[in-house]
Amino acid sequence: MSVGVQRLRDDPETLRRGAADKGEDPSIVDRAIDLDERRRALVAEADALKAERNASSKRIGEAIRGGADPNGPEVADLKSASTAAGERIDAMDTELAAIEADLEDAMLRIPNPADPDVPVGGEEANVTVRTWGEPLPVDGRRPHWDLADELGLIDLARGAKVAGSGFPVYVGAGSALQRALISWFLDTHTAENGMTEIWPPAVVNADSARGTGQIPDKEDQMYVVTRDDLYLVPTAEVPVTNLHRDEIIEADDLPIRYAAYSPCFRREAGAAGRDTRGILRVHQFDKVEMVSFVRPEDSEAELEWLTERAELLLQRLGLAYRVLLMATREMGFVQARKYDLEVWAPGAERWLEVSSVSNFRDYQARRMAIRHRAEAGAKPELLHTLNGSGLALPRTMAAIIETHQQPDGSIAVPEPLRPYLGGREHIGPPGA
RNA sequence: GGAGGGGUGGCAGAGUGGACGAAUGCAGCGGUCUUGAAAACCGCCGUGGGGCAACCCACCGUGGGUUCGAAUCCCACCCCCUCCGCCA
Repeated sequence: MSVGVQRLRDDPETLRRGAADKGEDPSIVDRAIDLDERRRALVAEADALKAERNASSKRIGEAIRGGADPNGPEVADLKSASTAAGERIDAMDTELAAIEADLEDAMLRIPNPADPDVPVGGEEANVTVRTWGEPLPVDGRRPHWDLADELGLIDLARGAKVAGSGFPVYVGAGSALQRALISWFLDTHTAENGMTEIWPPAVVNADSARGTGQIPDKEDQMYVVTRDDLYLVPTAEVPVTNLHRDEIIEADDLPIRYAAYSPCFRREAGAAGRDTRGILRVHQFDKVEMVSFVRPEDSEAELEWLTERAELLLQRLGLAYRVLLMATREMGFVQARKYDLEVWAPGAERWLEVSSVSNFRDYQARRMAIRHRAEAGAKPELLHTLNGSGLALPRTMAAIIETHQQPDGSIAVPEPLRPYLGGREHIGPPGA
């Protein structure tokens, strides 16, 4: 399940092209088609045998109730027919189970095709949809790793000692700034955007990890607690979207919108070098995530709305940013359409991704069996899920530090955060 | 961690080997009645899979087992509740 066997049968070409566009092997589609056909043939055969066995069992019951000796020859004959069918059924069920396991695995490896208007290609094909604010010139501006160290906001060395490289320690005003950002984000999402606040578990089980598509596709990116068979969450998307796994939601209750803070754990295997300076790429970071469950016809509008909710936060923080429509090979396995919000960091001299807003259409919903009734009494149908960061903390913090740095080495606190910092308008300068 | 109780349709809740895919109630849908609504009454009403269809198959927490036949008996695991222990 993921793209659904119905679509596999009806429109395999879109699935093949979708896989190829995302840089995946399209032959998985044909493997799935083959398994589906074999499965159907076997199911038909096994079901016929089961019907036969059910009928004989029923006859045995009737015979005994009708006065036949349960241990007599008449009943023994009936039993042997049923037993013989049972043996063949067992053999077929074993084969069927193997084929179904293979089919499920193949289906899980077929990516969600991108929407038709998504540009095909890699990074070079991304489209800048819009920009906001003036990217500050880089001259004289210092990178956040210098400033944060000098102001005592972030202690990377001790984080490395205590846990490892990529586990930053936030200190003093640095820690307070984290709290301020989280609180302000959540307050905005609840009071202004009407979302329900969620504080989710930081670990999930395998069913949940599979539901949102972390496994089998991105298993290497997650920290696994093997002793208890749990996964540290790479984003609140995983526990929050799984909140409604295996549920049928009444249409009147849609849309459901959540805002959730969680720590995020990512192994970032293979990542190293220039992009990892300071807190640009770390193993543990904090993020507020927005998650929506909507009627299928509403998901396109919801994607735009969520993107705007994230943009508004950046605007109020006074950070210049751009919105990118991500190309097929940049968007990952499960998304149908994705916008990235990149904020300008004048000290690090680059654009930093601080939010990723995605429409999964029915792909995650199918994996998780999240359905809704379009109207009372109607058949349950899959709904659409979406999510977007609002926002990820470390890079937002880096951009704040670099954008709002003052000539004296202090940092001006953006206006919306001041109430959360006891009215403070500046952090630093050192010795002040 | 230990002892006991329990997990059944959207919800509540019966069902201890064959007539049970499952009583009953509530909710929902359609209808009668009514100016309209309510009440009352009648009918329908789980999910998934296979098949053009008739129809068939599977599912009573999960996975095994016993049996001709399992919601029902046996085993393991998971989850919930109560009590005890431990503990931020």
